[in-house]
Amino acid sequence: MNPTTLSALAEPSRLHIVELLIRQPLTVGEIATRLHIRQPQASKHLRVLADAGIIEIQAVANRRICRLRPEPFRDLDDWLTPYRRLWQGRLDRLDDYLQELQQHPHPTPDTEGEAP
Amino acid sequence: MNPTTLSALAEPSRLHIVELLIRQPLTVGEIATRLHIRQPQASKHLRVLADAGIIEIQAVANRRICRLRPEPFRDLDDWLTPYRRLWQGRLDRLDDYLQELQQHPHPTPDTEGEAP
DNA sequence: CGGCTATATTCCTTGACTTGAATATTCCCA
DNA sequence: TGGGAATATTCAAGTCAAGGAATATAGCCG
Repeated sequence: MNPTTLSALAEPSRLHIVELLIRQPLTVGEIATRLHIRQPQASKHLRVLADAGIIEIQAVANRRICRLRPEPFRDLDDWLTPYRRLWQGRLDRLDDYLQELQQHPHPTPDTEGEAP
Repeated sequence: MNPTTLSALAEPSRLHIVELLIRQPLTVGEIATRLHIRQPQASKHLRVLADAGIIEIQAVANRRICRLRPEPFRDLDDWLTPYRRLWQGRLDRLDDYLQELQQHPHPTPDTEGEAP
């Protein structure tokens, strides 16, 4: 999973923009109006979203029409796959792990004896 | 969708931690070792993850065992629902929108005449 | 109790991000 | 070509998160 995607979505205004764009593509000005932010801010947020590959901006005459790109959302969906077992089926392997921990005081460290 | 969840996951070390915890719960020390970071950093990142509800920390003797909580992942999965149409089925309503735009110069603004 | 292990917390510094205001750029149209 | 609308960019300032180092806390064991 790409941290850039997540950090782009982590900003409230940008998350709001993305949710607005579900219904339909919008121009920069429309987005600024609906979010009650000023146009330069909207442009900046849209640039971050575009750089992250979350939206694409199509120039049409004077305006720029912004719409969602599928890839990052599909990536997110794929990334979620191994986590779905958390709520579908068994809980977690915590119990197994606790037993393992009691038997072996060193529970399979990755890099031992690093720097004392 | 909660921006806190996203911003917690947006940090590379924390994303790494979460991916480590898919397989099994781990202690703070194990996480620090595997990520090649120092223990205080690990503790701080884990605190952020715990505050965001992404992990839970169970005290067992001297150690703290960290494991994933299902809720934020399920929330993410639910949040993704309306975006799945982006790659499943029709592209986007861009064409419709463009026609609409040509017919009406004011494309349904939200709050008009705000500040002079 | 004394010491050791595991973890948490604090303080500080640095760098990134967000915003506002002002300005530059681009493009259509009369 | 000139004006105006839509959008982008720059600059300065304030805020916040991340890392490092040192230290504090907590629990186990001999």
